[in-house]
Amino acid sequence: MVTIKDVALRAGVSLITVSRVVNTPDKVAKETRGKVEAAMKELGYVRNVAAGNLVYKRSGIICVYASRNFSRLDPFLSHFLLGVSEALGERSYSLSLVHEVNESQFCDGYIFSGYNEAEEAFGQCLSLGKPVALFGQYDDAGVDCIDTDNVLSARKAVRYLVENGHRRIAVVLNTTGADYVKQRFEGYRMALQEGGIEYDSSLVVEVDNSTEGGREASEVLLGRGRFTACFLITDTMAVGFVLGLQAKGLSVPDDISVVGFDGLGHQNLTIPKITTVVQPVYEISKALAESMLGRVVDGRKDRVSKLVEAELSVAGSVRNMNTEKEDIS
Amino acid sequence: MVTIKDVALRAGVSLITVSRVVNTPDKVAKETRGKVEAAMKELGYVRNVAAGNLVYKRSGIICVYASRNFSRLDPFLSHFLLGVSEALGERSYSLSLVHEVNESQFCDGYIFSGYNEAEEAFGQCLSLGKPVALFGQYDDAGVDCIDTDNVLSARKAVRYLVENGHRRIAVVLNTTGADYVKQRFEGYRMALQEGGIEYDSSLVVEVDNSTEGGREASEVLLGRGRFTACFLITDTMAVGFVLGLQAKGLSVPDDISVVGFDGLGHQNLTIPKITTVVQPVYEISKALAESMLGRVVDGRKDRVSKLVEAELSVAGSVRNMNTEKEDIS
DNA sequence: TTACCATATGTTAACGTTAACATCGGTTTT
DNA sequence: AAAACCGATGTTAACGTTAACATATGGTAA
Repeated sequence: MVTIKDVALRAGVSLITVSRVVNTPDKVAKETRGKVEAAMKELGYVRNVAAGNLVYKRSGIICVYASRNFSRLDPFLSHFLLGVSEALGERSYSLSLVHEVNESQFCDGYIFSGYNEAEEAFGQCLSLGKPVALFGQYDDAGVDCIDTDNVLSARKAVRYLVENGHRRIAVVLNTTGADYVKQRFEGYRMALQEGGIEYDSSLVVEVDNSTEGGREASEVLLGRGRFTACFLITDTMAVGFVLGLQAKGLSVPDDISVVGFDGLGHQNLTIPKITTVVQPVYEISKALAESMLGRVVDGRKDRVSKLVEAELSVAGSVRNMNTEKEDIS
Repeated sequence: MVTIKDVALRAGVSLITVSRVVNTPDKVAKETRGKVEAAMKELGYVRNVAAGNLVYKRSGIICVYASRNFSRLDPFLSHFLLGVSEALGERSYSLSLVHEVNESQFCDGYIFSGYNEAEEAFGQCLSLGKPVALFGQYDDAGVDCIDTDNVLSARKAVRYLVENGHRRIAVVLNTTGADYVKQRFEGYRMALQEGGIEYDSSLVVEVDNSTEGGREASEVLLGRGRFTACFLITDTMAVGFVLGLQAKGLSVPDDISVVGFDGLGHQNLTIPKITTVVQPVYEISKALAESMLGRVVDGRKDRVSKLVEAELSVAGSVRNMNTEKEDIS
């Protein structure tokens, strides 16, 4: 293992000069810096992060909490971890994926991929006094929060249906009881109101958050009456919904238009692909990790609390009721 | 921050005794150990892993390589990372997710989630001289390898079709050029042979590894002639294949039976769910991480090289051609 | 000229842990 | 009864880095 001592010897300077070249290069004369950098390259010097962390009194580790049952299902976790690790890597931090919060975890802070699945762990974490960052919304001065603006994004999704001439728009919720369910439902209602469409509770269904649940929803809604479009608050359900319709011989989008929510990949599994709003999970988790490092490394004190709008991704699952009239004329 | 010094003071012993209680408890008298443990609990002692790593001359970090384009798509990465992190956590290691191999990465070894997507990085890694572990197969004494036994597992999948009375069995390959394609194809041919079924190259199709590719394959095969079952070497394609059949008004499994491969979640997105063979990704990646730690922490020298058979997961996509005759009789 | 300042570099002591060796009773061996 | 040994504990010096202070050199102001 090559140390700054070896480099210093080779370059004919002292330890600390090498350390300065690594950490505060502009405090070293250009000529000296050149010599040191050459020596580092020749010897293949790699900074010992552990030694640095010891001095800085940091662990160099951020824990990412993922609830055990949730974590295996979804492409969500991949996106989330890629974002976190991207940010951590830039500052020589590494991560530890945990399923429970433990007093004796050696880490500088916790990042949560959600609140609802993790209430208990989240509480423990707060009482530990370490910084916490959350993909979600939570009122506590010590918690950095970034979340998708579910209300606005759902409103955007449903508005897209309205703009395409749909008036009878169903909505499928799920039974997880998570905050985003209420929020996306609220967005749905706002979009209806803006479009001058009366809310009809017979067009609201609540099912399990799964493909099977989505299929079930299609049967319930088809039994209840006339609608031309449906907004499903997760793509997982939307996939099942589309399949359910197709199994009944109905066409998407010719008979029924469909819009989903999430955009993590499932929207591309059906034919046609599903129009959805895409949560920027990677970007959010990266930003969360950055704000975590801001606290831990830079000693930032102010709280991050932000909502990000999801982007509409137009695919082939929505029929434009307006153009057709134009086509005829 | 509570250190062993604080604990030692509280317990009335020396530093090293506390260290021994942490690392080699049986070398400390029972009574003393009790006192120390009590002191640790009272003070909320957490071992400083960084300090330990410094002494042990380790980084405490394992890099997990994930190719950039591949990584966002799949539930694979979630499963893989969960396995790795489970093993690492048990020995106070943390992980760093990287997209390129870098001489100046501070880590003790690299774990690769695949070879074909990462040939270049893999080569760099070998020349670095650090231990490497691979989900896949590679002939090099320095590389620990665990892989799904693709031949045997594909054979098992196709044998299941044969056992269910199918004789005209198509196969859908993909154009990735990865090793597993040839292997799974070989398993297909073995199962045919064992079943006394002649190989028919008109029942072989090669398409893009996507839902769309699977749909395409269904059209090609339907155009070519009679078959009662199809083996798709990835579930992603199998999903599209099922959808393509259903779009043509065909029933799975009544008209065509389908078996996939992977078992990472996609098999549950269609109705009916797809019968598939499940790669134990979590278990394999965990074992890879364990063998990595065996090298790095315990100094193990012998090479791990193992093939693991995937488990058949029976769902509703295969029709039993035998029972029906029995039913009639 | 002397005193002062800025810039560049060096010396020393920490960070928290563990390995290697040292010590000290008490027991076994001869 | 002396020698050797063993189990439990302690002392010291490392691991590689950085902060804080110290020194040296050259330039500028009085």
